[in-house]
Amino acid sequence: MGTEKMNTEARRRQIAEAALELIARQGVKELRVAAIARHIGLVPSALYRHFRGKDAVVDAILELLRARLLANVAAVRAETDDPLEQLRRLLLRHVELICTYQGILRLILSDEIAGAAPIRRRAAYSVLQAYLHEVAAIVRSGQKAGVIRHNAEADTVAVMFLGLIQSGAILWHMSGGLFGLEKQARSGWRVFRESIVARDDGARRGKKAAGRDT
Amino acid sequence: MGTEKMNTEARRRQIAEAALELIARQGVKELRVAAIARHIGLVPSALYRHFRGKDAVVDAILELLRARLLANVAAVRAETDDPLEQLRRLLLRHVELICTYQGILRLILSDEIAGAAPIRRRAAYSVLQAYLHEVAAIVRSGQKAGVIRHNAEADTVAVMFLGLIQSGAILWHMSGGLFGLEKQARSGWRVFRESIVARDDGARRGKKAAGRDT
DNA sequence: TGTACATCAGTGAACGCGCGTTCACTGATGTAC
DNA sequence: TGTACATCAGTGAACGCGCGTTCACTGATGTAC
Repeated sequence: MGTEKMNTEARRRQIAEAALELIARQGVKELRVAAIARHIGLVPSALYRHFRGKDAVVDAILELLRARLLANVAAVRAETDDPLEQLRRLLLRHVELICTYQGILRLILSDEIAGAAPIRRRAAYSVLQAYLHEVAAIVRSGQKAGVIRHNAEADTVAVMFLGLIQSGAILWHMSGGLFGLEKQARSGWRVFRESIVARDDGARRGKKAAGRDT
Repeated sequence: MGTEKMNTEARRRQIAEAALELIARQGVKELRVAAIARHIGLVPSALYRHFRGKDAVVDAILELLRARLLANVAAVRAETDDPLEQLRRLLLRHVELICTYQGILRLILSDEIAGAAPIRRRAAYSVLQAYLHEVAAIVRSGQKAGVIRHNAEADTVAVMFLGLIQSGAILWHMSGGLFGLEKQARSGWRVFRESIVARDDGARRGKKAAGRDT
């Protein structure tokens, strides 16, 4: 109807963002090409002028997600130099991201991605890996600075870090917001911190205790 | 055809188990009433003799899952009396469960459950909560026995425990089995253990350090 | 112990809905001369 | 600067597929007399 034309590049961005917002507000189930199109005042078929198909839109969402995750890392790096504090802030930002875009976790595990062709899964995997890589880098910088234990393997810690809110996020999601995600994040952080912080105020016990039950 | 009759109770169990196995082997996408029925030599419509619809089958799967999770708890309790060792073994069993029934995690976050009516989500939530409740009980018994720190809140620790493999499981899933889940579980456990173990071999530092950044 | 009837699991055809995708078109925008 | 043509975003109708579900039926199993 009265929809004015836009060049493809601008539309692509607009469509991807609309799709992400749709997921955020309504969940994966509502991610239909008809819904996406309607959301920006287009007719479903118009979407095919800019994307090969629904799959391509999902790819665009993944890229948006990658950008958001890495932006969080960049932000906490700018805010403080203390690696432990960087991790703590990143955790809170991550929780906020998950709360805002509830459904993102579901998208990643949905048929659109996890149940799709290997190429698609690889794309999602690479996004997660890029994020983990940055987290691990923070951990390593903490080890270098002597505030994080050396015997806590950085990659392992990064995955744990991710898991710290992931299970909470799922519970939060299932409970319909009842489960106190932010509280879990805060108290989880305290416990987590304890597991990686360097104990320079005592004997070098960390190493011995950690190797005890391999 | 030559399919012999069975009473409903037996069929119900058979159908639920077939559905679970289907998810295990092929993922949520393959969870179609046609596929389930074919898997046990029935015609799709026959399934409606025993279940009100597909939703009811999903409910049955959830119950099966609850049983498997609680069975793991019971098993580790029988194997050892040491709470820390119980947790470690439970973790390994959990990893095994997830590897065997890959797709269970996806089922929980799929449209069939997470995207469904609140009643359905509550059912899944209650399964997870029951499991978490048992894990927290183990943690508390560890605190009572003095092998787990008292200032690590049991419920928080339980959620962390769940998250310890959950993020790993997702990575494992996305990478198509490439990501070393069991290795992650083992090294993750070492770090996690460090965060909850009571430090009776030094001063009572744990309390002070943990409260530092609330 | 045999006959008659009710119950109930299994069948197969068909329906219907949701949804992604296609296609011939229209009308606006930008460009060459 | 105006005209003619190519390009391209947006339209709406229609298609087609997958899949859950319904329904009238058949034939076996179990039970009452």
